[in-house]
Amino acid sequence: MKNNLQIYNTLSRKKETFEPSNPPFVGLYACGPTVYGDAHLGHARQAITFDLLYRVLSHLGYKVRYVRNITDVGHLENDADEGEDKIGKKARLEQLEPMEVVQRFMNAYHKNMRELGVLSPSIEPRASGHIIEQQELVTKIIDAGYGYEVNGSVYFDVAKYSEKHAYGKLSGRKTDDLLANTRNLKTQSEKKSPLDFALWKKAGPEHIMQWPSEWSKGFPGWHLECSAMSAKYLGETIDIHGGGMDLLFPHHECEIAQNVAGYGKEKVRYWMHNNMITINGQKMGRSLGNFITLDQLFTGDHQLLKKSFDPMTIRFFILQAHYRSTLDFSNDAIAASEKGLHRLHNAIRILNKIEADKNGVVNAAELQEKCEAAMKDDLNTPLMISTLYDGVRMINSLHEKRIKTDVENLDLLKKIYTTYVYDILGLTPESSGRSDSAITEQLIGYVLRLRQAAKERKDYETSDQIRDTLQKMGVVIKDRKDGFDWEIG
RNA sequence: GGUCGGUUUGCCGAGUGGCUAGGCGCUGGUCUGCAAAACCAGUUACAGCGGUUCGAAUCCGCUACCGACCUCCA
Repeated sequence: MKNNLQIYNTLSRKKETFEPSNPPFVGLYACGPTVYGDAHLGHARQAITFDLLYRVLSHLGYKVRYVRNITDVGHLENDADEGEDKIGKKARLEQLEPMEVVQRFMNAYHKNMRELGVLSPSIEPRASGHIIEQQELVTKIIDAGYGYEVNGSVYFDVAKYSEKHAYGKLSGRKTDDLLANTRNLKTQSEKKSPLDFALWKKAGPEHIMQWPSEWSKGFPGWHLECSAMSAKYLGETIDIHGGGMDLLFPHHECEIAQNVAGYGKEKVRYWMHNNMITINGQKMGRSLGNFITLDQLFTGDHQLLKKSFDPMTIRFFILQAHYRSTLDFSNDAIAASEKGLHRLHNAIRILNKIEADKNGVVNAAELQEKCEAAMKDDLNTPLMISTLYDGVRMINSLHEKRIKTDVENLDLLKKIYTTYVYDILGLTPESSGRSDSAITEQLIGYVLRLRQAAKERKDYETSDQIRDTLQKMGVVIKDRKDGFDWEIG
């Protein structure tokens, strides 16, 4: 299968032609959220980026197994392997079971993803459900000589690993530099070196979530889950691994080390990283407290928001920038996307009303080629969208009969917009934004007031016509002495 | 401090050597009983300095500024 899909590989720092190891099958893994808070704009970008990739690969005919994990244990608060578990802390603060916290925010995450048109992954594994697999990997790493146990905790020996392997090759770091820049932790560390990271941590009494193991009652290190779960579901070497750029170091670097040490194989063939969303030029992040959650965007309930925005507007806003560029949030920028998206959808609506003419002149094939080329060039959605706007101008000109199209080109145009706007970009058609039933309610009330007015001026022809027409629609009118009532029966 | 990336027209944002990206805004126009909407057209910028080249936003060097990672973060 020759598709010429170019993707930027963080490992080589250049675009490469994508060739899966076992076509037509593709294994795709993307790091999902740690579910201890509401999803924000940054989570949306990560999810939409890899949703887009999933859709593109499927469009190109690949059979994709897309694994996106949920981190529900092992992700510590701060300072290398010394802090409190994020979810455990939230549970303690709110007096909930950790799994209640997980369930609540996982449900919220799923709801947000559905709203954004993000397809469900093929498999969505959770760290807490793969403790055995993670322990097995720890054992493998110890057996290979790259892990050591201290007081019931197990750490990865980065110095040992660096003798034969390049720790830091993904993020472009050298262990010497890392060592020179490591802060001296005040606390006495069990680790041989500050660069070493936890594979298994012995749980203190404050840790609610803990599991038995041959080393101690404890919990897995954060980096471990992605290594173990990706290997379980996608094999020891996977085609594409993605995530946010902020995970590059240390998370992905550690994943590589764990896999190479444990399985003796290179972990990932293509690494892909989406860039951050900024706000006032600064990264939007939980730790900086400058984030806007997706629910806040959808409701407008945030002091920085001038109005609410539809989920599809957010999706379009994100897709209007390339996934490897930073994207700056502002009310004006999203409002611009909102209007632009409306114009795009409007053109698609118009497209279905256009009639073909034998003497057509439009060239839809060129449009299609451009869209396909942009898509295959490292998912260049902004370029693809600009091409779709060239088509919008074409559609409007057809609508106003300034130019004509034959039936072949008309059909191709329809196919282009269905394929690229709906299937690939995942921008589902606009809804009115209000519930249909609310509008129906108001509409019937309005029509009946017109009928009432007709009756009052004794225009019974009109009033009877309205009554009969509504009755045929199933609306039963109940005239009363002082007005009217109705129901849909 | 180390590593990496960025600086594009009023705003957002593509673009790796010659050919107007695009969206929003703005200006003009078409349509319209009025208004709105819609549509069309115009709007030619690439941080600064130097270099390579017939030709640079695009390649090289220096300077300035901004950011990410180096501790949790999509």
